[in-house]
Amino acid sequence: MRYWLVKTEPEEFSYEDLERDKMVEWTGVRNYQARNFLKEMKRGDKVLFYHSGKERAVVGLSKVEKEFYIDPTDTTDKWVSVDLIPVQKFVNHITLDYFKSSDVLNTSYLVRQSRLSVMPLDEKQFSLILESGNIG
DNA sequence: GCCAACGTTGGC
DNA sequence: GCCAACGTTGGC
Repeated sequence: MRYWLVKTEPEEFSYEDLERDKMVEWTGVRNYQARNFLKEMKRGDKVLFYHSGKERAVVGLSKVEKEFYIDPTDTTDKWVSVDLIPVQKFVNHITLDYFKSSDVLNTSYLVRQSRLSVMPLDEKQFSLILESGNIG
């Protein structure tokens, strides 16, 4: 089991939208590093939902329902998508500031590589986030 | 609204 | 293959 974090602008697609829709095809990733991480995702892996922009916080937990396949919005057959389903909404949102203030979390891609939109987390980071989010 | 940190494109 | 110009993301 591996742990991941995906970014989304809530005005475009939020965790609430995922709960409403029950499933999302994670399309539109056009960055090689992010794509390679999408390809490593296995069914059942946990995926944190991060709202970028004004919120800048982890707000929910999802999991991989379907492993990677060719992104249907891509005409070059080069990019991939996965399907995600909702698991649980966070009671406490875990902010970017909290990531920065934590010795465990400030080494994460979220802090160190701010433009990456799909990234792995290690188990220690993941469990701290769940614990702090009060859904552990 | 600005800009740093990228990534991409295209001329040479 | 290099690099200038441009575009995008996302934090501040």
